Amino acid sequence: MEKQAITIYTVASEAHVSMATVSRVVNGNPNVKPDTRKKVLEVIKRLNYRPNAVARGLASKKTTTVGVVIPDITNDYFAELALGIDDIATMYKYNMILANSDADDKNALQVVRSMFAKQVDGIIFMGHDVSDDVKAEFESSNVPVVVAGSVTNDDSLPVVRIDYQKATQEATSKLLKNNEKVALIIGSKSSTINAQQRIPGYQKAYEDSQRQYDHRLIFEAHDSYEEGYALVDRILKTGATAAFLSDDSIAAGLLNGLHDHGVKVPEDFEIITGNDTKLATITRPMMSSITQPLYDIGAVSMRLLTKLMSEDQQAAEADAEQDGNSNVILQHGFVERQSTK
Amino acid sequence: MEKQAITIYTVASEAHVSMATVSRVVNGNPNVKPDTRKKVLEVIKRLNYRPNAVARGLASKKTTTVGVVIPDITNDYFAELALGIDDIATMYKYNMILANSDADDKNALQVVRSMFAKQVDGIIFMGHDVSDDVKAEFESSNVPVVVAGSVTNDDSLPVVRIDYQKATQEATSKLLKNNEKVALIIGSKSSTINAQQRIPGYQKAYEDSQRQYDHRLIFEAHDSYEEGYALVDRILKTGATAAFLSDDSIAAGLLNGLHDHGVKVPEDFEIITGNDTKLATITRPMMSSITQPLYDIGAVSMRLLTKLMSEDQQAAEADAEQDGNSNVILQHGFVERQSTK
DNA sequence: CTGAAAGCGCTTACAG
DNA sequence: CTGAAAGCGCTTACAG
Repeated sequence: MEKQAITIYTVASEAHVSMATVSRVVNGNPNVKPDTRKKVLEVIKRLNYRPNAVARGLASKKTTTVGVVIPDITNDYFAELALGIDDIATMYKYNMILANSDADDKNALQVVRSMFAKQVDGIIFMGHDVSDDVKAEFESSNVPVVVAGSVTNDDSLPVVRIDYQKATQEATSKLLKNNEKVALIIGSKSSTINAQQRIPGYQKAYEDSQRQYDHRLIFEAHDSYEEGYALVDRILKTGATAAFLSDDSIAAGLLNGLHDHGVKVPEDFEIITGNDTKLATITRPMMSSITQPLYDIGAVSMRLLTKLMSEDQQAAEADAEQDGNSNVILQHGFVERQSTK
Repeated sequence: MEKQAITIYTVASEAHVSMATVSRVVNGNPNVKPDTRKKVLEVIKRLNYRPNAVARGLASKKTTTVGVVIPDITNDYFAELALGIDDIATMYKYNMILANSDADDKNALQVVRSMFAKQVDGIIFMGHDVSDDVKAEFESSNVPVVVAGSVTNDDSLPVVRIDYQKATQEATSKLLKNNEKVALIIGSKSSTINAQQRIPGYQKAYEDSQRQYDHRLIFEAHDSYEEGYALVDRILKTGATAAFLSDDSIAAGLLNGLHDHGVKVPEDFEIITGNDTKLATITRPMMSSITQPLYDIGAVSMRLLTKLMSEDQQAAEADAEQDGNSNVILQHGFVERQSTK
């Protein structure tokens, strides 16, 4: 017994109106006589008619679906952003196609391609830097893309983020007060966010304190607890007595690793972490941290995207798009907890 | 300058074949002469033709998209499951529409409705219990649904999970060895997973040890660190000296709360947590835990769903569907760490 | 192995 | 305020 799908055609004939009229009431078009509307609404209700979004998407060229590429859904930082994105998306009646890129360029490309194939109306890109292939995909499409919570090598893309340079500078400066050698622990040194923001911020802090920074104090690590934990020996060997870490998982790993090596935090080693996810308060000692409006970064990104998507619709060919500065920099802060003196 | 979309029609005319033939080569249909295939493939490449998945979805009634409802994307437990789901989905060329339900029935209903409107081929439902409305949605659709990582009040739904009753029983029994009063901390007492699995398991453990359980030792809490932290006083007041908690965030909260109240874990209070997410190893002391194959629960759910989706296609009306037992129970275990003696 | 044609379920000008 | 008709970009029998 195949359930016979009831379509706009069924409704139209039951209500003795045209499909166009049914379409109008479904879409809230005001140009419908109240009586007609009422009649149609009744039939819709009686038949429990549900518009087919796929058909609508094909006809209207709008899918009310956005693509969200996330490096790792199990990383609290990105998960918080995703929560903000989802809330706003839902508010605007958008669905989100979420796909993990594993921070891998090959995956990211596949993911983006498949999102375009599905005709998403926009994309939120979380991740550091974009491969040439992905950049090409973005450029050859008319679909707006916004970068959330990072800064990439593609500066034609609008981005919502904090001032990573300043944040890094501030954290490093704080640490420099009580310590001669402050380590910086980040992802890839060559990624844009690190090369152009965090490392310069780190250097500036050294300059501010009239000291020369030592590049050997800059460590690369993937965003995982284990890598942080494994870093202990190498960091200690440099004589560093403090560290700023861009990722909370790594920071938690380092913190616990230090403890297990008998190094006391903050007495013998100070730590400031970068994202203030819940991890920061779960560790003992709790970690002092740069604070970020994580949820808001996601929410603002999605809001910006909705704006771009509707402009896209109107402006269409008005390629004026002086896309000068659709970038938005949110405020960050600092919270002192137990991992600093 | 609207970019002129290039469609299957463009390819067909450039290659001097019919759209049907282009469709065949795109879909890997073997009934195409090698020469023809080659010619078409060349044109596709030259034009950089990308099939429109929306049109395909409308015509074929398959969207290669699945809906995933998740109570809270920022909860490590669900995020780990989602990772497994996404990996397998990607492997099978499915995209996933991910939506947070906030563990709220109203939201879940909206979310599910909008997934059906988007014509998803299947749904993975994470969450405890399903409202009547949602159940009705599920039943009135032909779309297969699988429940991942819980057990719900709708036992017509296939589910992938562990044996929560046994796990709870084992954990409680362990704790009962050194403690007279062992608390059980769960979500809602009336949810199916708790009423039919965890509470009975808890009681059995008491029976096994020839003791009478005290229902006042069963606490309800939402899955958050803060609630766990706030629970300390109430739990201590009962005289309990140990607890099994179903959620790691709550457990971490309790653990830290205990510490801040000067109660030593495990010396004065033993803790076993339920999900073995990364939190369990980040806290100090690290938490002993029931272990679960989190990623696999997600992966197996998705695999099961793909199976159901293709059966659905074939069986179609063969409603035989003795849906006897598509349930799959994965193995759990236990890992001793530092929160137990 | 290949093509012509209908159809998927909507929306969108266009007329009136 | 309403309807007839074309069209969105594919797939799917059906014929041959």
